[in-house]
Amino acid sequence: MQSTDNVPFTKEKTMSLPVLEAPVVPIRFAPQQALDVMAPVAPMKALCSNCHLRELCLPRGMAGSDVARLDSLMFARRRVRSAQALYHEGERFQFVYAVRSGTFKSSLTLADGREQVSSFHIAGELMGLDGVAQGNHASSATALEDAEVCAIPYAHLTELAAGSSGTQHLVSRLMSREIVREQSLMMLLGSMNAEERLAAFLLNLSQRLKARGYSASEFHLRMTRAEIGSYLGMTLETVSRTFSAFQQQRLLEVDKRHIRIIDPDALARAFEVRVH
Amino acid sequence: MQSTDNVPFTKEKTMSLPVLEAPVVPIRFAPQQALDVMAPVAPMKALCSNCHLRELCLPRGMAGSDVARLDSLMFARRRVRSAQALYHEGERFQFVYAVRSGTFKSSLTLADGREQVSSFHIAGELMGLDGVAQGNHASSATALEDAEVCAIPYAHLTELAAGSSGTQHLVSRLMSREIVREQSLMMLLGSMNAEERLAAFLLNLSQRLKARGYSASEFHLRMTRAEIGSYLGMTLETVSRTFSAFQQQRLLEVDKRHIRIIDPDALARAFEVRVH
DNA sequence: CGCATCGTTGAGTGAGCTCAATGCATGTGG
DNA sequence: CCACATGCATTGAGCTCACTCAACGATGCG
Repeated sequence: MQSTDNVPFTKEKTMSLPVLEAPVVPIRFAPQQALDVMAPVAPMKALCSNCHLRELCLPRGMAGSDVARLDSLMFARRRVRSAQALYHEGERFQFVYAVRSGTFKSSLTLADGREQVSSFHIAGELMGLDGVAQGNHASSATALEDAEVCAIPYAHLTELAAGSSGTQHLVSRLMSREIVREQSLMMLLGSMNAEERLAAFLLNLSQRLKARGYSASEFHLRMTRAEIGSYLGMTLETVSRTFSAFQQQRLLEVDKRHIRIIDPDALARAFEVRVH
Repeated sequence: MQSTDNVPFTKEKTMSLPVLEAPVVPIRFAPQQALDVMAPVAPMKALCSNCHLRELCLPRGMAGSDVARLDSLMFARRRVRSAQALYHEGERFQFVYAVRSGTFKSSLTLADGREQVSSFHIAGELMGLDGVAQGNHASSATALEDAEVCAIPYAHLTELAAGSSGTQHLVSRLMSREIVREQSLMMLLGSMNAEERLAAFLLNLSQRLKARGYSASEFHLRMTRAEIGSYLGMTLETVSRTFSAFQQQRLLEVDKRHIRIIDPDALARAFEVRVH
């Protein structure tokens, strides 16, 4: 495993060590590598104002003047390889990350070593806000495919918020949204059966993909059955069986990780009814 | 038994409403009512700086100057009767509430009308932060016994935060803490069995009570078996049976809602081990 | 007193777990 | 290029934990 260089580093990068990023090299496969070499990985800063994700991501609903301020922070971009961790549970919290491309999972390690997945993140979504509480990340974030993020120095964000009530509210709202999101997941875990859980998961993912311009009815799962199961509180076998059941009911077409939703309404009914 | 009064109450006694506390009596019925009528429910403002909960509540870890600023806001205090709602799911979000005394549950109503409890709150804990996201409360808060809260106008809090990075960080940290708390609950719901869940619940409650100066080993539950079950993702019958099982294993003594933890270590092992 | 709420306990059942075998795809080393 | 190992997904068989349904006692309230 030469996961050598990668992860556990980088947080410094603000401005100091662009060097570190240059020879991003290996990690797993060839194809992306080639691209990597070509890319001018030097500074690699991103501007929110002309980012294609601006309507979904951090600047969502911000006034133009506030977005301009965000721009002034020039968030560093960072590549993350499939299976590579962006940050680890317990690591010092410095950055909040916005997903530019790719998919991540957030997870905790239980006392017995098993992994508990607490969320999946796709483009335009934020990760790391759970680190604010303790100053350390409460969970790890791992890329499920090659990905790219904006690293947002939390200290800069709060500085900016101090001078702009718009930004301040935004940060608060983002955190609150996270609380609400987790509440609904708790509801799911506390009171739904396997079919309802998987249906809820698929429809949620479908909507998020749709909001990003992808097909709501056909997509490729980035996560394994075990990861889905961990997230939904069931075993990978039950996930697999439930996929098969949905296919037999003609709600889905499933081919490994490729999913086509045939009957979204029936799928929605699967957990909306919830009577008995 | 009649372990009636004991533990769970009393915290108030500071200076404010000795009235309320004098006849520490029961908890549910008539007597308290009478008191209410007598109480001058008019202004009833509270100062954080000399609140006996200041080390646990909002001002926790704040600089003295910031606490002084909090004082200037003079939060209104509000009484809430047992079974009465402090706010309802969907209601416009204006206040964050700090529990002064008593116990609350936060809950959501599911599509089929059943209730899902998402948390319990005791003295010094904050409620309502989930309303920031949408501007409406995402859950309802209901008193499980006669209680008193400080109503903290969220708008004032953010104003104050705008001028004080200490306050700003505090609010952020509080919200983040909520995120972390819910993550661990998700872990619980996603990967623990009935005994582990109940053990985790009891130990958590025990610690929170201890932090407030109450006995960690003996306390009175304010919630029904059904509410515990909803919170922990199991039926009330299973909660009841699990209590009985713990009693047979000599980990607890249970008399209805009165709990005595006999063997906290064994109880902790019940879910810390978690190795299959 | 009668009704409602709460808690306990029993009996039976079933959803989802564990364990296990198999297939497929991909990567690796001889 | 083949042999083999590894990771992921599917499916079956059997079991068990927690659920449902039900009866019952205790407590408190109108």
